[in-house]
Amino acid sequence: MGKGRAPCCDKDKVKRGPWSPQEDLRLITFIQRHGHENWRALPKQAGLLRCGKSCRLRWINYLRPDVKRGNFSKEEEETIIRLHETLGNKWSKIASHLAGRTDNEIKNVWNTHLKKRLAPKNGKIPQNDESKEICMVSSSCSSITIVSSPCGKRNLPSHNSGPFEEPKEFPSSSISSSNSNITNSSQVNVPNLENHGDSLLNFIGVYDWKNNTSEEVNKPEILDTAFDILLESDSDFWDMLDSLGTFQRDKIQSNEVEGNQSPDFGEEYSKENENNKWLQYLEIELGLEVTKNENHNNLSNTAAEPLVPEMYDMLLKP
DNA sequence: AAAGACATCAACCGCACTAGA
DNA sequence: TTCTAGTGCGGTTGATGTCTT
Repeated sequence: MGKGRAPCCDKDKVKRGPWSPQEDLRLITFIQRHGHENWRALPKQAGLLRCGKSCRLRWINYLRPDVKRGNFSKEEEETIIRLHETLGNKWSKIASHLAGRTDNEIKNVWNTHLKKRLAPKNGKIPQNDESKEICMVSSSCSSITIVSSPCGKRNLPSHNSGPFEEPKEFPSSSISSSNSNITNSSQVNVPNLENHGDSLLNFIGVYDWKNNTSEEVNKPEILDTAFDILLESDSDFWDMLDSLGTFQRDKIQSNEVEGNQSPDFGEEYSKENENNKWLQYLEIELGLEVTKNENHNNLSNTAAEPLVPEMYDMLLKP
């Protein structure tokens, strides 16, 4: 073979640029149902006009349920700086030390904030950053400050302990953007809604929730909706989150009682059920839910109905 | 208010690495 | 051993938002 390498896909036949919510949903749906053993084949199987690499990137950097969004805390920034001293631009290695952070995100933070910040200080990590300075430096200070310390990690109200506790440091193998433990083979572990609640907030944390104009967006509109809820009523929002934390167990149990599933079927059914719930939630938040009750609060009160594949086809067809 | 400069970050590009035939 | 396909990684780009004049 020559030096040049065949392109991974025909650029004329694949869509490029920002992902639409529909594409996001399609990708999430497919990966949750079938996993992603083969990224190259995935777009075709999922009906996406995207390059496999693009799908992989989108999943790893954005759609993965365990991806942590929002401002980098001071601790995280210091960790990055420290690791960068020893590892250099090994972003994926650095990412493996930061729970839920992706190499791309870290790279961006380094290039946009940390590098500049350190340059005038000759490589010294500032010990007493004023919050003001951090805010200037932190990209998304404007996005969510509801309960956070200045530009730091997103902190949640204390009454929400449990499901929404700040994520603990995971073993690196399970967090690295490139080694996500929900990646390989068969079906992806369904993100339970406790995690998803966290994930959702992380989504919210980083994005500009005021922007909801364009049809094609970089960010799922889930963010806007969630923020609308938040702005409408804080307590309602937190109640909803509370309910998210508990609904899963309750619903699985109630389904087991109500339904005719045999005990053998239980575990698989529960997974399927969680899966459907998560997807249903996404549908609602993405505004793709057309036939069911749109009341968000009902999420925690209604039994999960299996998603109807035809509905996806109808909704997602160009 | 408008225009230009600057900042941010998602996404793309292409090379490197690895496994399997 | 060589070749090929698939995937990972790091650098770069471009669209968009924000700030400044």
